[in-house]
This record gives sequence, C-alpha cells and structure tokens, in this order.
Amino acid sequence: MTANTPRPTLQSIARQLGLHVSTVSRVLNGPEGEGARAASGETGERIRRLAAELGYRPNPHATSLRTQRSNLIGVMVPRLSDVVLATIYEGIEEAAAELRLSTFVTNTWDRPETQRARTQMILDRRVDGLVFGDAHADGRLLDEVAARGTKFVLVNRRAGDYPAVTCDDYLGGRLVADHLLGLGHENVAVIAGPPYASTGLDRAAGFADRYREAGIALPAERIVPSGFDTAGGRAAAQRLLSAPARPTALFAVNDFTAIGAAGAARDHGLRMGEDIAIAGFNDIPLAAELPVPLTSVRSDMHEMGRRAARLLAGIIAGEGPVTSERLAPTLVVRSSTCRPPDSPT
Amino acid sequence: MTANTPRPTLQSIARQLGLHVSTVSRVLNGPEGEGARAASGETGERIRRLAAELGYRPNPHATSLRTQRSNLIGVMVPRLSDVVLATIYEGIEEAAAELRLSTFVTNTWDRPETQRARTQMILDRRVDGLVFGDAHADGRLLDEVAARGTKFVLVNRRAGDYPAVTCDDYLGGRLVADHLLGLGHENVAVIAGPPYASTGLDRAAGFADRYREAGIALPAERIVPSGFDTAGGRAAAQRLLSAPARPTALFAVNDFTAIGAAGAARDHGLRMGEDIAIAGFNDIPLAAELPVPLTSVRSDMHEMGRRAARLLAGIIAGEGPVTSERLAPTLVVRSSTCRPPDSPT
DNA sequence: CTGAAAGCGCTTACAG
DNA sequence: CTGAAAGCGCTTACAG
Repeated sequence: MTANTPRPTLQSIARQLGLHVSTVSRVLNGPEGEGARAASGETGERIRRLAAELGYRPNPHATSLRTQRSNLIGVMVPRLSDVVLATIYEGIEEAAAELRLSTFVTNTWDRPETQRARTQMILDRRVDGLVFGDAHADGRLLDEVAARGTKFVLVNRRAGDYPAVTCDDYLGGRLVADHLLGLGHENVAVIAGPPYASTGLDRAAGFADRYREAGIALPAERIVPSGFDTAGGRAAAQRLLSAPARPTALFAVNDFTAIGAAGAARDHGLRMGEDIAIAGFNDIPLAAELPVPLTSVRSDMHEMGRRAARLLAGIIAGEGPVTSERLAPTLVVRSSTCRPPDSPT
Repeated sequence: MTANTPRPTLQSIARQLGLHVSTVSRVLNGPEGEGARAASGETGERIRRLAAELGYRPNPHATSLRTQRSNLIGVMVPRLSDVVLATIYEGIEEAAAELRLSTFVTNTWDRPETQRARTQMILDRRVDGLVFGDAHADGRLLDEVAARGTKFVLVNRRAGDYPAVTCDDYLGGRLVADHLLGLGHENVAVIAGPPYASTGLDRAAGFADRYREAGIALPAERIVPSGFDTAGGRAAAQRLLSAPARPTALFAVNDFTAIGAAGAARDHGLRMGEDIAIAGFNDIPLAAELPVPLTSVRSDMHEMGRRAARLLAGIIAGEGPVTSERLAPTLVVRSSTCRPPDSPT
C-alpha cells in the first residue's frame, strides 16, 4: 500500500468486481452466519481475495455511525505513572484488544472536577462503556453517570453497589494482621491511605477487625490517613513514630506508602526488619528488590484489569446478571516484618 | 440528560428551531470566522442556547467520516507499567487533550511482531498520526510506516532521521562520566541496556567517550548489554563484579537496572555508596527514596511527552519544517556515588 | 445468493 | 446570513 493509493472501500471493491456494495459488505463484514454462507459461493472467494490483495480495512467511523456502536471504551485512572494502575490498565487493554475493543485512558488525579470533565470528554467520544479505576467512596459522579444510562464497571476500588472487580482488600488486611499477631506484635498502627478510596478503607478495616478479634482494639489515632505516595507514607509514619508508646509494627495499605514509612523509620534510627516491622500492599515488583525486601499482600492487578474489561464487555453486550468479582489476595512474607524488638526468642 | 432522551443532533436542533441543519452546523461547529459572524445574529444566539440546554455534543464519528480527520493519535510503548514510559505518556495525553486530540496507547513489549500487529490495529482505527515510544535502532518498521505516508514522531528513543523528541542521552552519559572521574574512579563499567534502544546506546557512548578523552579507554567487556529491568541489571552487575579487577563504579543506563545492580553488589558484600559507586538514569521518583539514595540523570519525561504530542500535531497540521528536539538532562548527585574505596581522602 | 435503497450525523461548496 | 444538496463509508431490512 503506497502513500498515493487511496484506501480501498467497500464501494471501490464492489465497483472493481461489478458487484453491489451490500454484497461486499455482507461477505467482508457481515455476521458470522451470512458470511459463512456467502463463503461457499465463488463470488465470496473473489471478494475476499481482492480485499486481501488491496489490504481492505473497514472504516470504524462509518461503522460506528451506522451501528451506533463504537467498540470503544474509556478508562479513568488516578494516575498512570502509579505502577498499580498502569498494571491494571495493561490488563484492561489486553483483554479489550482480544474482544476487539479499543481503549482511551486518562488521568483524573482523584480530583472530582477533573474526573467529571474527563468523563464528559470520554463520553463525547461516544464510547460504549467506561471503566472507573478512580471511584470515590461517595459515588456521586457514578450516580450521575448511571443516571444517564451509561454502562460502566469499577476496578480496583468499589463504590455503592456498582459492578466492580476488586481485590478482597478486607481479607488482605486480615492476612497482614494474622501475620503480625503471629509474630507477637500487640502495639501496631495502620497508614490507611486517603479516606475516599475503598482499597485503603477496606484494608484498614480488615486489619483492625482481626486485631479486635484477638482482643486488641486499635485506638483511632493508630489508624492515620495518608496519601498513596511515599511522601504520604513518610509523613504518616513520622507522626506515628514520634508518639509516646511507639508501635512495633506498621501496616501501610500500599507499597509506596510503606517505602515512605521505611524512610521515616530510618530517620528515627530504626532499621526496618530489625527494630520495626513494616508491611505493605500490592507487592509491586520493586518490593522484592529493596535492600530489606518488603512483606506485602499480592493481588493480581493484571488479571483484575482483564476481568474488568470482560465484565464491561458483558454489560455492553447485555448479557445476563452482572456480578462483582473479588480476587483473593495472598500474603508474601519477606524480611521487613520481624518480631517485636523486645520479644523473647 | 436522562437515559431515555435520545441525544440531540444538528438535525434535531434545526428542526426544533425551524432552521436548516447547515445553519446550525455553521454556528455550532463551524470555523472560527463563520462562527463569529454567525454569532452576531440573533439566530446564532437561539441555536447556541438550545444546544447548551440540550447538552448537544457533536458526534465525532460523523465528523471524522465527513472530514477524513479523526483527531485521534496512537501511542506505542514497550510497556506502560514502566514508570518512565507511563510518565512520558502522561505528558503526551495531557498535551493531546489540550489540542483536542484523543489518544490510544498500547504495549508492544519491544517485540517486532507485536509492534507490527499493534501498529496495524491502531492504523485500522484511522488515527491521524502516531507516537512511537518503542523505536528500534534498525528502524525497519518505521520505514514501512513512513512508506505508507503515515505521520508519526518518535519519543524517548530516536532512530534514523525520523522526527524525535528525546533526552540528550549522549550528554547525560558524559555527565555521569564527568562525575565519576571527578571522584577518582578509573576502573568503571557500564550496564548498557538492550542493543536496539538508542537511549542505552547513546548514554553508554557519551560515557565511554568522556572517559576516552580523559585517557581511559573502556575495554569492550566493561560495556555489557542488559535488559531494562532490575533482573537485567542484577545479572549484568553479577558478571562485572565477579571479574578479576572489579570495577569501583558502575553506570547503569536506567534506574531499575541500577537498583538491580545494587542488589548484586549486596550479594557480593559491597555496600553501595561506600564500597562501590552506582549511578542510574531517569531519576524516577523512587531514586531519592531508596535507603541509599541513587545518583541519577534527570530528564523531564513529562515534558518530553508533551513536546512529542505537539510536534506530531504540527506535522498533522502540515506546519513548516519538522525538527527533532533534544532535552538537556541534569545530573542529580546523591549518596550512591562515593569515591573509590582505596582513594586518598 | 445478490441488488437497491435508506440513513447514521456531520461538513462544505454552491446558490440566493 | 441561510438553505438545499451531495457525500463521507458503512449496515440492514426488504425484495427478488
């Protein structure tokens, strides 16, 4: 295909073959049934041969205009340079491509105005559906989007009763609590992430519930909100480690927060994995590569993305009842979580 | 806008106002000049008012079909879960949105077959242009794409004479060499990345040239290829540190590779920043957060992405001569680069 | 199995 | 300043 040759169209192919455009359409892009039948005919063979020779590719804008289906989906994420979201998006994009869906992805920075503006921008592109990876617990924007009849699913974070594919964050929090309890930690704290994200909320809740079941109630000041980045983790840990009865173990609801917390611990002269235990969440690839490898909860983010794409595709296709999915996490124990310093060996 | 109301179209607006669709089109979506003139008329006011009230949004598929312009661009990256590429993409997406362009982004894993297949998939979507963030030095695929008359730019990696926005990687390599020479390192090695990426090649070349100018020629076995991830850095460093006259400093052409190298150093009982100097490239956010903060070359990846988007937009618009851009890097010195262990203080 | 027709929602050169 | 017409490239119900 050289630069000057105009792209072939159904029309141009029909003309060259002395056929009608509708015939060519049915053979090349028609539904399976018809295409298959047409396949038998010798005409079908001629059409297919010429189309292949010319490198015919249907014009998706024409198809979308005609069918009112764009085969496009939009994906909203807080920020793609966060490896957690990037990995989820990779899963979405991969599964979407398998389903012949193309994706637009955009950052919303977790800011409501940006979320609203970018959602509108994506809807203006006439996507068939949306994946929200930035849902806020209040669900206000989602309510509006749902009211318009727009199809969507949530991924990573849940909100209300909207269909969502998430990690079982509550269970993940419990797993960490189990582990720290087993090591003998009774004086612990949680760096809980921002208050609008179900991930942090559920992880913290699972952790606190498990401790409560063990007879240890975490006081409110031991569950501190934070950003999801290293700076947030550092600041939160700084506060916790300056308190009177310093905790012997920290559960950060995200690995970056945990890395920031490790920095704060260092500033306090504490060695992670020896003087203080720190656990994170997500098991990002770097967790295992740190000088003191980080104990973390592994969730299959790529698979989460794949499932979200498929769930959305099902909804778009109008398939049966929609049920949210919750992936089981596993705890990966590494050397960052030691026993309490004064514990008997 | 409720679920059951059909979306307004130019037609529906024209009908409600007793006007012709072409009039409405000119007022709502027409070129600046006409729109402005139409603005004065009282009719224009009525049209605009109703459109706003109904929440009219032009159907981009219809517009694209008619104008043969999709306002869509495609972005090819090795993998989005690499924070370097994710950050570049954020810049592309941000600038593209400002230019009213929407972007498709896809992973190609640096595999030629995938690159080819995904490029075709993106072109099938009738994008107006492409940004390649995964160019291979041989430029084979790019030659094919160029031969079709497709418009594109490269970002991060350059190839042939195709328009590209890159970091001045050669200069970056020189900066690191300057720094290590200043510290007194004469026995050094480079972990150079894969042989198909201009980034690693140029960084290694700048480094080696600067050392040569200082009278120190790096033997070939001191410039070892690697992957761009921690595993690759670890393996390469493992080899280098097992050699007879062990280098006192390592330049890894990427921060992940440097982190992997630090792991290998630890395995050899070497403390980074005390027994061995290690420098990276890109200054990813984590570099400053490591227990031993990493010396690295900073390149403004977000800005690189923004410029690539604008360069492509210029090419699509058919504006003047196209010139590649090369952003100046800066060296960020941190504690990972110490003097050679046996150097006089 | 193939053809003819209508129409998805827009833009734009041509009249008036 | 506004209208009428043509057409971008497809799909699909209706005939034959």
